[in-house]
Amino acid sequence: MNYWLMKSEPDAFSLDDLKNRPDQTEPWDGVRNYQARNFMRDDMKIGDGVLFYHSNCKTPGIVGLAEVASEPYPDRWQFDPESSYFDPRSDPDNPRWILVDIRYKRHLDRVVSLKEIKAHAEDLGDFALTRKGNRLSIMPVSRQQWDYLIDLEKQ
DNA sequence: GCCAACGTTGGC
DNA sequence: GCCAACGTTGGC
Repeated sequence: MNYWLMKSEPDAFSLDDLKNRPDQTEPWDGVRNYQARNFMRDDMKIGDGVLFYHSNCKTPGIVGLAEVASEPYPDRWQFDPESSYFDPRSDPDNPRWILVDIRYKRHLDRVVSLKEIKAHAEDLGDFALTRKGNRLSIMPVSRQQWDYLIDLEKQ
C-alpha cells in the first residue's frame, strides 16, 4: 500500500465537495502535469491512502483523508474542445492524461497547516511538500510521514 | 494582489 | 538542443 498527498484549491473543489458527491467519489480530473500523471497512472493502487490538502486558501494544509478508488483511466475532458482541460494533441488511441477516482474517508479533527508541517520538517525528512519551490499537486508520502502527519492531528 | 519558482513552448 | 518568453502554481 502506498500513500499520497493531493492538493486541491477549496474554492474549486474542497474536501466537503468530495464528501457530498454521490458515493463520496470523484475523478481527479484536470491534472496536466506529467509527474503528477505518472503517479496516478503508474503507482497508485485501489485503497492507497490520500492526504487531502487545501492549497491557495487562508490556511493551506491537510484537511482530511481519502483513498484511491479506481484503476487509472483516461481523463475525458482532454477530448472535449469546450473544456478548459482540452488537449488537442492528445491521441484518443493513446490518451495523454490519465486519472484515478478518489473516495472520501474523513475530515481530520483539525487542519494540519503547512506552517505546522514546515515546523516539523526535520522530523519528516525529505518531503516534496516542504521542498523549496514545490509545485507538485500530487506527491508520494512515506508510511513514516503518513503516521507522523496523522499523529500531529491529535496534538 | 504580488511575485518566486518552475514547467512548457516555440523560434532559431 | 538551447534558451527566452510566457503561463501557472501557490504561499504570503
